[in-house]
Amino acid sequence: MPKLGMEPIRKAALVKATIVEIGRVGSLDVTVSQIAKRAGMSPALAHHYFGSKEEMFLAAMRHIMTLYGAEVRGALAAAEGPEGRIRGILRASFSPGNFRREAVGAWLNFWVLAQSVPEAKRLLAVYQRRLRSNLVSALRPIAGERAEGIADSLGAMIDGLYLREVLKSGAPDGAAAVALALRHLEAELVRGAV
Amino acid sequence: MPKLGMEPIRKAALVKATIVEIGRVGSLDVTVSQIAKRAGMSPALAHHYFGSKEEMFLAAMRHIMTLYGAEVRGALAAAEGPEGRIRGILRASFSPGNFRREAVGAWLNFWVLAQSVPEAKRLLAVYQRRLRSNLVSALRPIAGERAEGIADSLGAMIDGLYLREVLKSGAPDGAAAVALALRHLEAELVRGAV
DNA sequence: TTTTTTGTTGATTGACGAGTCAATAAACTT
DNA sequence: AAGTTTATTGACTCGTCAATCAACAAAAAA
Repeated sequence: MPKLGMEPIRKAALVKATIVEIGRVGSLDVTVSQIAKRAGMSPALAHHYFGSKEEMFLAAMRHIMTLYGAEVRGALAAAEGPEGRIRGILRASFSPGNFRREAVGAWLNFWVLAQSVPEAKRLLAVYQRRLRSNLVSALRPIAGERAEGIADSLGAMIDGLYLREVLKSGAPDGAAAVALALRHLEAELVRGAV
Repeated sequence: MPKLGMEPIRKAALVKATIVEIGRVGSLDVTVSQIAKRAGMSPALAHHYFGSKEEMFLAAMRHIMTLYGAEVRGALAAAEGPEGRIRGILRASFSPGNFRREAVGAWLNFWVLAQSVPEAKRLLAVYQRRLRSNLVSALRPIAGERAEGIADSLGAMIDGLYLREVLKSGAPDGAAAVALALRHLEAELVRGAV
């Protein structure tokens, strides 16, 4: 049976299964068995490839952040002008791929993980820095020295909207979230122009 | 040894210890033993009074929300005019009592708890509704029909600022958080006046 | 004073779960 | 063909932990 080159396939399956299970259970209290089962293999194999449950969690976190990062990069590349770039970041943040129950639930739990696992904290900090720097550089041309402050409030708002999504029942509404964030941005810009 | 009327004392001690331990560990992975030890009693006694760990968590959550609610009510009673009331709500939200590491860490974990424990979800929903209704009624006189939208974005921002506080190292800075939220509010109001 | 209620804990149960290990098998190398 | 590497799992170890129980102590009630 053993086909060679299974490692990347298995790892990918485990990462995906980890995210799904965390989203389904709603916490990090998922067993390696559950994850392995969903990924279609034995728990022992999961340990074989990742060494520990914590490593699986971190790999899942990296995966989600990689997806998000790629989407943001794509949006930035396609955007025209500073405002277009901000709109791109926001749309990417609340795109169907990122702003779905599973992923949002996973984010929330990664936040918790970051409180006790330094590597998780580091990863989250990287994400925050990147988001901030993207926002600041897009805001600079239209908001000048107020760019930093606006980036901070926009960033907090994005996180807050994610948080609230977790509690809501019903399908996620990315468009509404983008609209709210954009309205906030517009308000800040108008204020600055006064 | 048995002094009568211990129940409320023991329960209060356990609730406090639960919050401290959750904050310290940074997750809901605290054992009843840890909590009981910090509260100065045996694990068995903790079970005796609360029946289960989940009940302890819920009691801790209710406690934090009660404290927060009381502070908001106090601020509202003392506030003058609509803007004063909003400022009061914000100041209460980021007051040293509520906006401290322990409490913020506990909030984050309650959010996670809400994903799997219906009663926790209910409690959190109550909090959100109350916050929203407080904000809307304070905003109505100065923002008219835009009150709801502004309340939503302000609410998301408050939650987002809490979330970010968790990651930050260093002492919490409630004043900065209030300032950010107020700036946002002001921006929205100015925009409305245009 | 007997009985009941309240407080309290050490010891135990029973379940569960992370991680290990030994064994099997198929491919690939030499 | 012999040896090595990769894939895979069932069975097991070891630890932990929520919850229960039996027992003891002291106050209150009868």
